[in-house]
Amino acid sequence: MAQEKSKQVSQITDMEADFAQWYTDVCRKAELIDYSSIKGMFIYRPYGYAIWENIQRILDDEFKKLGHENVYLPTLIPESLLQKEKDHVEGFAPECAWVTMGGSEPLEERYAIHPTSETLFCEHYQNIIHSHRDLPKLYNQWCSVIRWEKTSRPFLRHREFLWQEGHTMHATEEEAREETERMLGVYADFYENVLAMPVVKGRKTDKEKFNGAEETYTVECMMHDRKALQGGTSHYFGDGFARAFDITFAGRDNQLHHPYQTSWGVSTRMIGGIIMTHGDNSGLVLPPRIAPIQVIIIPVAQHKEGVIQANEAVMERLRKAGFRVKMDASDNTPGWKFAEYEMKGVPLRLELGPKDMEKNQCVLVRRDNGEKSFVCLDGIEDTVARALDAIHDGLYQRAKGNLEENTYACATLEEVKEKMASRGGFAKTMWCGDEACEIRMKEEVGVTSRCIPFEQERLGDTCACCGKPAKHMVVWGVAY
RNA sequence: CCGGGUGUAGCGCAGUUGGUAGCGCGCUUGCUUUGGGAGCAAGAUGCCGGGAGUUCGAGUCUCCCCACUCGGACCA
Repeated sequence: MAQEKSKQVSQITDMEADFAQWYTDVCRKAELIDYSSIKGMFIYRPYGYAIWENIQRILDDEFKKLGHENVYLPTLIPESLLQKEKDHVEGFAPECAWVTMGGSEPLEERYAIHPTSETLFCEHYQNIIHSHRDLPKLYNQWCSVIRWEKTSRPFLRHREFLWQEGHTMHATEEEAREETERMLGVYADFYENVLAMPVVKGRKTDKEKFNGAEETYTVECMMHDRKALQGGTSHYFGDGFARAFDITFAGRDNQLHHPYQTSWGVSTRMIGGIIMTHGDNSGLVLPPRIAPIQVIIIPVAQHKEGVIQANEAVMERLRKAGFRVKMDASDNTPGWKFAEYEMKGVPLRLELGPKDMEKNQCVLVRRDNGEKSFVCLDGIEDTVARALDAIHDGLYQRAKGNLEENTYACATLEEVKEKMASRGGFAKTMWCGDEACEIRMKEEVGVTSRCIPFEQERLGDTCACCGKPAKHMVVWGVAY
């Protein structure tokens, strides 16, 4: 038994021994990703891409319910266009990949491969927005973007990654601010209800906000190693870009106005978050609502008369009920299959062999807690539905426990330093609002401000760093 | 970008003072098996990360690249 066990885990490094290596092992062994010949350019393998497709499908429906329309803009941005907004270009130009040749001819102006598309959307909006009747414009784009990162890791930091970017224009500041918060809420709900991940909603400090934005909002997640992952962002731009790009509309008052703008996005980085939130030493653990395979059916003693047919019948019933189901009737032994689909994080395993057939039952095993039960084949559709919901809830509760147990209030910088060194996680402190204190926190403790949470608590009256009167409570952590 | 480690069969690795490459798993075929990574037998698989150099001869020595990996810096 001990020998068998060691054989199972030998494929993946223990997360307690080396979390980073565990993560890399899972990405490769679960066949989510492969490397290409260019640093930071990853291949999304079918199983990894299928997770993204499920995320995409669900989020896209949510966006459309709220009136957003999908568009597709060019991949290349002329340098002159990128430069129209000063803060924006300062932030992004250093990490742009540039196209300088067209065929064999040098280009007169170099083109950036889009690292984000605010400028392209603005150029287009300038052409199509003329009247208050043209507003709001609620556009979204699914695409890949390129940012020339110095270091890269699967899902967490790619030079090319997949994302969606919503870009909206509104007649009033109020409407745009509402949109910014609404979309952050869409992300937060998605994390909780689909990915089974709790988030901390809040606003970024000026130091951490998006280049060119007036306000950046974020959902922050805590990984299993207690480091922070920014799960999604929503920006309020005011009319800054609109002024820079000379976008105007005639209002009801017959005067020219600049519209107010937002953008918001999530990326394939989410998949990294899923892995590091739910995974364990046997590999990936996928939340049921985005799992490419929700139920893996494993026939036992499949050479025996009628076993395959009985398994196929169950598969067909579950498919008809709307579940994503796969049966593995390959020549591998059942034990091999158990380990394989555990590594791939399939939420529910269904075993059906001759003994079960006699009793009109099957075996169900939950991936999240290993719980095994014998269940009657009558009503298997309902049983599976309940089990998948229970797994979702179980995963969420466990992740929430991790977040809550590792978030603590600190009164002083020294206390933050001490707690961070011993257990990591999120430290909550009061803050004066001064960037100098953020820099000090980074230099002396190694943490950055994750956000100013919407749910504020009054932990004290003074800044944990400098002792001056406090303006906000801030959450600090080490970020991916 | 800075520092440490690593690139040899699909995966994990060995390869001695430089002499032309091996092991385990996997893979293929056949038979036997099948409720936690099965057994036996017979097979197939290599531009030794890439490029220059030293040498009669380089997986091995020298230099330059590239990639992976772990830290750090930077970064949405």
